[in-house]
Amino acid sequence: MEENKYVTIYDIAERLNLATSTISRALKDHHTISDKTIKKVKKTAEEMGFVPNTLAAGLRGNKTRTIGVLIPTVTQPFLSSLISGIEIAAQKSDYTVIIMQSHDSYEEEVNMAKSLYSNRVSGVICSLAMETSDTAHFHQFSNNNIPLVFVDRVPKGYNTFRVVIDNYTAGYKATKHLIEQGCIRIAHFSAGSELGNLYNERKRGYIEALKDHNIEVDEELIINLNSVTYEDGVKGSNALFDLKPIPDGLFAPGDILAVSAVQTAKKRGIRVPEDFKVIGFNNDPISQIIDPNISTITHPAEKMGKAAAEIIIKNLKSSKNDDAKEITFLNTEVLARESTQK
Amino acid sequence: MEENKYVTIYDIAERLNLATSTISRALKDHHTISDKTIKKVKKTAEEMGFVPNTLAAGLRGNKTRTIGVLIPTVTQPFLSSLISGIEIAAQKSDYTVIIMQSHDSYEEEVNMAKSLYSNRVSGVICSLAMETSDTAHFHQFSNNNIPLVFVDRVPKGYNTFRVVIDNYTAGYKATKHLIEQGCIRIAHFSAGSELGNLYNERKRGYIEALKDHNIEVDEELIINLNSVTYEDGVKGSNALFDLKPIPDGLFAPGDILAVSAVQTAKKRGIRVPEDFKVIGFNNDPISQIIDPNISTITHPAEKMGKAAAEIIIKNLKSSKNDDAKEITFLNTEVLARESTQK
DNA sequence: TTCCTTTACACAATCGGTTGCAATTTATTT
DNA sequence: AAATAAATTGCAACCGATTGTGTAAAGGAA
Repeated sequence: MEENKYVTIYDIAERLNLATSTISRALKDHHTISDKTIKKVKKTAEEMGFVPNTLAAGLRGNKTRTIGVLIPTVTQPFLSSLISGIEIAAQKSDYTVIIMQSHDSYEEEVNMAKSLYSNRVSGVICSLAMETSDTAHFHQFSNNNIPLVFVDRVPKGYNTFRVVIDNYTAGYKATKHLIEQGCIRIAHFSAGSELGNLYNERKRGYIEALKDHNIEVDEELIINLNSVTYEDGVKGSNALFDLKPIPDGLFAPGDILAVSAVQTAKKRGIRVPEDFKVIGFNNDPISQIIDPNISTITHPAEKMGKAAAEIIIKNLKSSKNDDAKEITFLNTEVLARESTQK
Repeated sequence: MEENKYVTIYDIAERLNLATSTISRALKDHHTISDKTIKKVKKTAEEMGFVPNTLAAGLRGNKTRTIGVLIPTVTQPFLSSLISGIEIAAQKSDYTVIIMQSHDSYEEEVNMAKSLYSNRVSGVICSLAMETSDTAHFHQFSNNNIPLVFVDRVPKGYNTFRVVIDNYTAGYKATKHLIEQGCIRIAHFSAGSELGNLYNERKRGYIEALKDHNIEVDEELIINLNSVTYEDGVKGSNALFDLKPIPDGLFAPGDILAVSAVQTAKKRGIRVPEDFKVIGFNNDPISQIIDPNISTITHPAEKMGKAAAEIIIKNLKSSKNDDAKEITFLNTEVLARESTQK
């Protein structure tokens, strides 16, 4: 009960009159150690409350079995699901996950990248901060052969692994769904362009879908938001509902925005989906709770996390440094719910 | 661009013809090193792209400036806000945060505690897993003088730091609010008792408030849920609405439960708040978005995180091992919104 | 019995900062 | 100028696990 000191393999070695090398090998079932010794060592280690010092092992071997995750925030449902997926894959292969939040700040992202590097993580999974517009701070990983996987919000023109959805196609599908439900005057919220230009892609899909269905693109119906928050969503929605006539559909590239549109519509006496149909993006929990619940595009967050972690683990195993970093595309689907019902 | 090797203080020392000890000290502005040397060393370090190896420093000094956070999940709004608070405080004092999720599993909690210990974290902040009913796996921290702070869901009868709200008082306040709004037949959702018995406390507050206002406690109105999920909330709500007469108020010890009650009520044609008033707990984002928006009890998540981290940092600084571990109580308030309007 | 192959374990260097103490240089005092 | 104090910097051990290499003992074949 009153130990107050870390137990090391030296302590075990002394107790058993063995060399530390034997202890170390015995603990990991090395084939040159006899079963009898292995059993004895493990038992003693257990008794003495031995817990290996990860730092020492990491320092010596220069590998920590740790995956660093650098994301804007853990509070977004999409990102917490992403983490969940990463953890599942990591745990399976006995990796530890360490999470850092950039809070969408470039400066913090730079610092945390350095911190991860300083901690000698074995691999890095990152979704870029909104502010980030250059990726120099990631070169330290690439240069040192540390697998780097970008997820969701990925940089352009940087040869690393990427796990993404096809935002263009997803935007296309969402818009097409609205058209199929009878909309002909479809609005869209777009968001400031940044390095990981997923909103631009969704917008591109929206425009293409309109064109393919012979609907003229009306710039008036494309509202550029400063951020994808509820507040800005309300502003955008009010702008839409001030138009005459109001649009009969909206593709919001985020569920929070879709929610804000639904609520604003309600407040102004506009019926959803009768007068105004809405489709969101992400399949956030809230989209199924709100009334009417909201059609959306699935965003396979957990799968993406799993895929990203697996890429890292795979690359760590076979340390072949093949220079072609693949891009993994995951599928999205339309989830038709009440908010787009005919 | 093509380095492919970690730069160490040895490399800097060689380049400048100085001893590694001088480099090490210069980099942290040790007073025995001249300003000239410090400047020179820092400049060279920068040029060479030196990043200190945290593992080596941690191994030698047996302190890592890392706070381990062990919580059920990052997806709950309360917990992600908690993390946010921890990070703010940690960053201020230049600590790194590493987050692990127990997913409310006892087994995982035990493993991750070991992992944190193995990583030689400087301190630990923990909110217990639902399943956890003994705390032996935390003794390794207490025994080795590693500050341990429990937050929100804390164990009983274990002398460690604790940061909590007064769940009893909060439950009392919530119930009292319903009474003041005219309710006389007030239901309550309670949840399985576990080690960190916050639901029991809230229930105790509920009962006391009723008694103090001369309302008889009706066991029929206290529904014991298996979990605090939306699904179980729906089940509980239906059970309530099957009663004759239905209750006129509900104190749900979680906003998700409150939301489920509101939705279920709507579906059954019961008007909120006219026929049925609801107050939740936590002030989750969803509580303000749902229609009608839901009265709730604030849960100062970020403050709690900040307080917890500060306790650790303070204790690490002054390594006085005072045996009395204080309990920090943070305040809660009723947030009256539409769902409890008269 | 002798030689060779396994089997089982020990030795010691290593990873990269940190730090107590010694050593050297420079500044100050008498 | 000599002596003492102060300012700098170097030396080397240390943290704890890992691993290539060396060695002794045990088993088998000739």
